[in-house]
Amino acid sequence: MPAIRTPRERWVEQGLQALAVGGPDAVRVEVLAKALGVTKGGFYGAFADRDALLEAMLDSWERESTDEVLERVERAGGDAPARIRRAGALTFSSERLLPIDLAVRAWARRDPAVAERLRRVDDRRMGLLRELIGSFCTDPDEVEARSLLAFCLAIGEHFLAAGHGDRSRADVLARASDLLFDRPAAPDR
Amino acid sequence: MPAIRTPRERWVEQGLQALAVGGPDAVRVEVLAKALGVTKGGFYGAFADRDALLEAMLDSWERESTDEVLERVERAGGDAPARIRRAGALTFSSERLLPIDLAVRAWARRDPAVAERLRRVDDRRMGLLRELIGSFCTDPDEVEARSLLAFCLAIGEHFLAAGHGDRSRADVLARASDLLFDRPAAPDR
DNA sequence: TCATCTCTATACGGCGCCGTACAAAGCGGC
DNA sequence: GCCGCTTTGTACGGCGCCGTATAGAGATGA
Repeated sequence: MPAIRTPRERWVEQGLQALAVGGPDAVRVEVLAKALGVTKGGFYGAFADRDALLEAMLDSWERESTDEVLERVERAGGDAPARIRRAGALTFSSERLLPIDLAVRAWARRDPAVAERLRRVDDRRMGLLRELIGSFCTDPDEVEARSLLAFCLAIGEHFLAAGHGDRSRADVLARASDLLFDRPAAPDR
Repeated sequence: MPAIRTPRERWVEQGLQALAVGGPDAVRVEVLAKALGVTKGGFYGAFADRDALLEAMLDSWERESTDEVLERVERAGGDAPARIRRAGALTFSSERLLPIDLAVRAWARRDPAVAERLRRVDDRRMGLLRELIGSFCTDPDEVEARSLLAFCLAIGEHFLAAGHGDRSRADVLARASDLLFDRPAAPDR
């Protein structure tokens, strides 16, 4: 039984890199093969066709974005806010996960199956945000609104091209985070 | 001199529709021709090649997203907040402009020339947001943070798949907008 | 009506990619 | 060292698309 030189995970990994850079249309079997230094000969032993690779890529991304992140967070410990902040950082500061995440979001807008996967992932992340914000904000409607704002800030930031004059994007982001996370809930209005 | 059955604008318009639905990779000359009920024969009389169409599409989008919106806003009149809200509504509630806008954002992540166009457009929009929020919020750093939050909310909302339990997305959005637009600036903390 | 000029339909060559078929090559067990 | 197995390289047919060439159609003006 000879060694598998190019197992499924290598195709999946290379496919995710291509997805991150060029979107789903950039995931081409022959292009991935060239990048891996092989030909597509072995691909069709590991996958039925290109669609099977796309499915496997999404499986891998979904697992890595939820279970693995949560597992690492639990191992690291800390109180609830620290854990939740760490979960956000693992996802949205990752050189690896972030570009894939953004590509999947754009993809989901034109593929309902992708949209449903994204919904599963986002629901879990939104649950964490509610938990974090609910720890200092009592009005449930405002918790939901702040959670949405925080999530949109984390995602939308990467789709915005505007500058901020003298300020750096990082500075403005920090101030915006303060508004969402560190300020007491509003009194009745 | 025979009538031009398929002038440049028709190709541009059909291209923008394809872009909105399937991203830049879905803008195929022969596909557009079929959608227009012609063949690609006339295309290469109006455009040098496919890239020229993409350029023209971006030109059209950029003009429509800035000058035309602002012109319509000025015509409608109203006070400053009303005009600025109308500008946002024209852009982000438009059945036509919104999907194109989102597609351009995803596109800009992998094409620097598109990113620069998007930056020009976003800078103008961000300027309007600063003006609106600056009318009731005095701290310039907070104005910038709130503007970024508002912009990210308007964009990011469409890239988020999470649900909100019993609430509708529209309800949560309304509450989030209140937090950004209708609440007095925070006292010192 | 007819000539003419412009736009469009059709046909073509080329390219990149998909998926299949088969041959070649490499590793395990003997 | 050899056999048999699985994986990989190579070759192929097909498809969709790009861009070009050329012939045809349709409107305009005499």
